[in-house]
Amino acid sequence: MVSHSTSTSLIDVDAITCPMIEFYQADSYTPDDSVGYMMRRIVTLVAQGVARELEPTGLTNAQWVPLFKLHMGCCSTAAELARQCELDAGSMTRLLDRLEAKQLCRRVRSSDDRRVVNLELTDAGRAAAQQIPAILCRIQNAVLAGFSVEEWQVLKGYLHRILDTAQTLQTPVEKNDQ
Amino acid sequence: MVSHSTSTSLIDVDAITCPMIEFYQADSYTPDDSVGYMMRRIVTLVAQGVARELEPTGLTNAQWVPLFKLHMGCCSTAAELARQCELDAGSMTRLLDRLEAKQLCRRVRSSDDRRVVNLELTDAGRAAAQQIPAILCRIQNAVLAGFSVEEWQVLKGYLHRILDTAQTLQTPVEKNDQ
DNA sequence: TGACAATCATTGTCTAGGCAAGTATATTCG
DNA sequence: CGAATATACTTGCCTAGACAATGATTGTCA
Repeated sequence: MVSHSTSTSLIDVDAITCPMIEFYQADSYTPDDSVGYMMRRIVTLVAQGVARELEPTGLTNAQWVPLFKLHMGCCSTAAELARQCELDAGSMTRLLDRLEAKQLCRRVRSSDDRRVVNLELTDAGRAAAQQIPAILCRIQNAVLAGFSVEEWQVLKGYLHRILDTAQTLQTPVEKNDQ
Repeated sequence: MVSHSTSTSLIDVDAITCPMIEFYQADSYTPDDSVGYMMRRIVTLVAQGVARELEPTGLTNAQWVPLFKLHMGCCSTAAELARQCELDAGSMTRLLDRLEAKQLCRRVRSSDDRRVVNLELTDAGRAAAQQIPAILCRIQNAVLAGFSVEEWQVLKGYLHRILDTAQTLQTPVEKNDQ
């Protein structure tokens, strides 16, 4: 299913493999019943909760993601970090300015490739990063209050499926060669 | 746990009415399995899809919400619009600047209360607003491809429950009087 | 080797939103 | 009535992210 209609064929693959159900219709659309609207509100509320718990560390909601990735060792340069955070390189430059101003990380110009900036956490940065997973878990466990483990797993399955579909919708063709 | 100890009672109400399940644990936390992370990515992708389809109208993702609310007649003043969009009054001022610059709405100083600015859509604004529900429905139906109606309803139920929980977490006590 | 392309980081400009201070107008209450 | 309070914007300053242009370096290939 999903069908991402990447093929150049004239046949509407969608209609064959996956008849589109009209869950929502323009003339009867109400936000409160909308999956997108509810998810958006949930994400906002969760983000606010995380921001609140993160306050003592000096980290903002925009800053903990790259800091955590650095701490995990997923990446060590600004460009790579920007890619992994799906963030503009220019935004990353300024975000790093702010992290550096807060003494949470350091920029170290690489010696073997003088274009790249290597990033290192300071002790304070490491200390802040270590608190992050506990905060994320606490908030998510809290908003899932009342759920059974089975319901949680069903929910995750739904979200995985939607995410897959949404990703194929975003990149309709791309990579047709190679 | 969590239990934010909002109540003045010494009894941990959470522990009685709802034993907290540890769905997520700090030492084994992985974003890909995380409900919050997946929802955040879905919301982002859906927003990108809406933005793309909204391009011809000249509306941005931040602008269609207030424009749509005006069109629905939910509100007619800047202050009320800001409240309904859960948006800062200052941000709303500048957002209206941009909408007005695009000739999508008009500010009309009220005569009976000279503090308030009444808002009116222009013809172009109305035309743009009319396209919104169809776009929202199209995108949401697309990302729900593969879902049965039953699954869709279960998902909505889950989201409603999470939203309710998240809202009560955000406003722990408040309104204890009145 | 030398021109060209690619990559990395930075900077400027725009939209966007939060917070705080300020102005103008209404309302309330002594 | 008049002072205090409340409400409705508005503006300035900050973080934040997107896009485009730039400079510095590295890689590629004729």
